[in-house]
Amino acid sequence: MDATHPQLALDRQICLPLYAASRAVTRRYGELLTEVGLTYPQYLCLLALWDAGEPLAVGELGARLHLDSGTLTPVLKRLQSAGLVTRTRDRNDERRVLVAPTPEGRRMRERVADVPTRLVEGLAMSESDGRTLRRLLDRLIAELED
Amino acid sequence: MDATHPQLALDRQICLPLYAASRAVTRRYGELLTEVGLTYPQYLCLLALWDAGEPLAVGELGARLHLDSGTLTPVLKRLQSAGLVTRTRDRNDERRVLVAPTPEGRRMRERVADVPTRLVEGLAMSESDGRTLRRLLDRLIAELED
DNA sequence: CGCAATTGAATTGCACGCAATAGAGTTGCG
DNA sequence: CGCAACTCTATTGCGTGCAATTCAATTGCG
Repeated sequence: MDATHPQLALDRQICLPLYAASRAVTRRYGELLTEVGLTYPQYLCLLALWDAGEPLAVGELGARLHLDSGTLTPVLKRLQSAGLVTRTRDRNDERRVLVAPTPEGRRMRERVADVPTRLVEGLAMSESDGRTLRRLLDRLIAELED
Repeated sequence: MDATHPQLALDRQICLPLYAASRAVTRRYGELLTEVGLTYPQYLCLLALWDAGEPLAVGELGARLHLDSGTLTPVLKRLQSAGLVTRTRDRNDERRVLVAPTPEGRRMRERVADVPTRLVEGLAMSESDGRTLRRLLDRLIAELED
């Protein structure tokens, strides 16, 4: 490899480890989640809904997950087909669609409760490293989504 | 949100910021790369090929980018259609397909030389934070790809 | 040497991501 | 009130990612 444009050297890129690590984590989650029939984005949607404790509009869900309706609509339709969430027009604002977990969607919470734990086991990442990583990633997100 | 299974709280997940940051970076690269007609994975393939300085088999490229042939084959075909790389059976091992940049593929290096710089500008990430981030991500990748 | 096991790439099928656009509903301003 | 501007979700089109499978080429073992 030649010496011009050293900023193009593969081992100088931050973007590649970020991209590879994100996919590695998603892949590992995927392996654990197929056991209960979920994909990773579907799991994230449920996490956000459980967390909220009340129905969320598609846009509110998207704000929490940094995803838009183009991505969420088909994911939510699949969750609906699986009987895990309901999608209802907001009677107070017919533009909005409210998403809420069904009873079966709430039961799923128990079924995936051990997934984050199983994933973190086997990672040699300390509590402190985890906080550092989060802080750096959150800053990156904030700076890129202005 | 209820207090059971605190490990399922959305703001406790490392995976979500990792996923969101990776997509934010990829999206930003995508914006800069459309100017020259490249996608982010296509750009990564070219980076790896320029870096290697010699033809790479699909598998070797995949090892560098952590991608498999199922993903790479269509990406490489599009790069070939765009006239940026050649794909040739290895005469010494007909199972392998060697990928190499064309002259136009090499010229592309000049055209994207400012892309990483433009992306890093506007990020308030210090040299030291960048190294920390890389180290943590590389460890994560190593532990998940065993 | 002969052939079963292995390797490398391509193919298939499915689920994202995301830009761009469409289309329905709501708001705010004159 | 009327309607243009805006908001929210859905749709479209394209390019990944990835597991599973297929197919051809090579290797290694008896």
